[in-house]
Amino acid sequence: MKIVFFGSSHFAVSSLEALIKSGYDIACVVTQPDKKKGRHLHLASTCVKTLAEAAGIDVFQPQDINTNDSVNHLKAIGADLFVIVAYGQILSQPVLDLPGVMAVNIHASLLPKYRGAAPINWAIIKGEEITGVTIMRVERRMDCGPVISQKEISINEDDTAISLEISLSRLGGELLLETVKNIKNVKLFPQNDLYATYASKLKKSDGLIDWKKTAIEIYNLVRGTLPWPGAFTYYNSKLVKIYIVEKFMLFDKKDFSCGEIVEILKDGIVVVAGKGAVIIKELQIEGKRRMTAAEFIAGHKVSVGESLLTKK
RNA sequence: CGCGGGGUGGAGCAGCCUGGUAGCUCGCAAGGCUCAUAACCUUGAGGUCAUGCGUUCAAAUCGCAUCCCCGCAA
Repeated sequence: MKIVFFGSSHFAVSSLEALIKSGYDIACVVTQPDKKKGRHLHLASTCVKTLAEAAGIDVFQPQDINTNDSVNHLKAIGADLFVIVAYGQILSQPVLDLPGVMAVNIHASLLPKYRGAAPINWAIIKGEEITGVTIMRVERRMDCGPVISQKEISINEDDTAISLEISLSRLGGELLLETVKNIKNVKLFPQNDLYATYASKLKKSDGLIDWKKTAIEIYNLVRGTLPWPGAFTYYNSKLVKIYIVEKFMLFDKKDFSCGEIVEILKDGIVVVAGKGAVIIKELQIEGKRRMTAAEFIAGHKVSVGESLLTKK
């Protein structure tokens, strides 16, 4: 069984690793081209590329996977199976028709729920208690192909999008091995579009905290938007990222407005939400490093009655 | 050469513009108060003000250069 692996982000690494460790014949790894990234826009390659090179596998990084040149390059490999995990480009039908058996995709949700680019983030933001990974046959419509296998996992109270991505990534790797084993005669279960929901790619603005929302919603937003864009608010005209909060539900807010600081603890700042309050435990002001609330309080003259705002 | 913020006792910050005694909150140590305490009061230790060069009678502060950290953007 000759496999071509398509992947770019961290989520793909575990799956590729699993395939390598199990001794599958990976003829080529396709990943996004190196891009200028980071503080001084230096060239950076994807983590998948790093792993592939370490394992001595050929790497293919087309700007556009659907051009004739790209298709011919893939065709020449003569693969039986395409495994696509968080690749970052949409494959056209000519590409999908190349593998002898089929093209499969690992998606980080229990399809048909949370189709789209950011299923892990949105599952947490929406307060889901269970999510999982799905392997399906790839079809032209995004994340709509028939399901081959699925595995559930519960979302813990203290999970963030980062920790959940790691868990799901591992789970995806396990499920991939089980699925690939008898990929030639699997059953396909069509998705029911009636139950489909969409998890669009996060925008910076998705991380903006609306203090009128409930403490639980804000708590979920903080956990779900990591590592990017992160939940943020504004204090003294500066952007403040909020990394860790605790829910603080028992709170009578009648005399306060949403976003108002009502109490300063030794190691936390209590802020009123639409329902309940949250305690900020770890934060970061623009230009400064991430710090605990205790550190922040020590150096900034935070006082009760000040407010966190939704804009500068 | 993408834009910007910053490096000041152990931590987080002020002071810099308008050079002239090293400041604040916390932590730490000792003592006191207290049934008691992470609370409160008193005292104390701890700093080449990132590095180098320059300007000046005098530089944390002004100028030039270097190193390091971080946010945004992507």
